[in-house]
Amino acid sequence: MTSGLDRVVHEPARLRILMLLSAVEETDFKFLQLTLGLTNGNLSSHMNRLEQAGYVKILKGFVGKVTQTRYHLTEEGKRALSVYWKAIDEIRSLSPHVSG
Amino acid sequence: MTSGLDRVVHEPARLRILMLLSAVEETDFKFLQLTLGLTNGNLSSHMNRLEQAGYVKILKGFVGKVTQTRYHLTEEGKRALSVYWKAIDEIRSLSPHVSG
DNA sequence: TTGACTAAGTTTGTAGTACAAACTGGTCTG
DNA sequence: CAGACCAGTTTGTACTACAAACTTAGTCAA
Repeated sequence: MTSGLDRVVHEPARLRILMLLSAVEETDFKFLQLTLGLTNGNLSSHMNRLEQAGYVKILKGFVGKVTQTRYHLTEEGKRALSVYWKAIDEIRSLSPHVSG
Repeated sequence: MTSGLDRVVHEPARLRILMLLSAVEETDFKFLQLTLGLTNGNLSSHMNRLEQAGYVKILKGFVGKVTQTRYHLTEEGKRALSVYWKAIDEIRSLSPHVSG
């Protein structure tokens, strides 16, 4: 009856973040920002949301003397992605025609 | 750089509405409501949004003496769906691993 | 006919949220 | 030290999905 789409994952910026993370397993703030073209503030809040959901682990450290924040996709995050794509496929199959 | 996901289409309720419409071409308020399990108000505003976007045509008429509202997917709506699924595929291909 | 009830939507109010602008805490340069 | 620059965070706002309340019209009962 309902869509079954996890809103945390469904948000376009976060979906792209998660897909990138699922490809590289771990990365840092700057890479995500440049790759996805998000503003600092926007990216920061999305990452917090993902952490709260348990989909991402935030790792704060240093490169030399400069702080660096790294992100790691959790198992729960991987599962959430997998579930998400299944839900998308289900919706997509509502119509045999479109899809191209 | 950006996600390329049309927000009008991306909203889960509307995505399901559009997919249903793309399967049946035309339908009425009650059918959509029962099939998708949305409240009157919610469905009504989604349909207005879809009309404003030009994706759906709203046709008001009667069945006997009772008003009935029918909805018709426009060509523009079909195109929007097609574009949407392409954008989804692009995001999905960001990671070769997941997707299952 | 008048009042209660139902049908088919629409309008309104609110809670939640994506986003960018402004800020913070630190380093580096002259 | 002053000021520029990094790497991110916090704050304010404009938008919007949703359900509750309302509207408009028909049907039945007495």
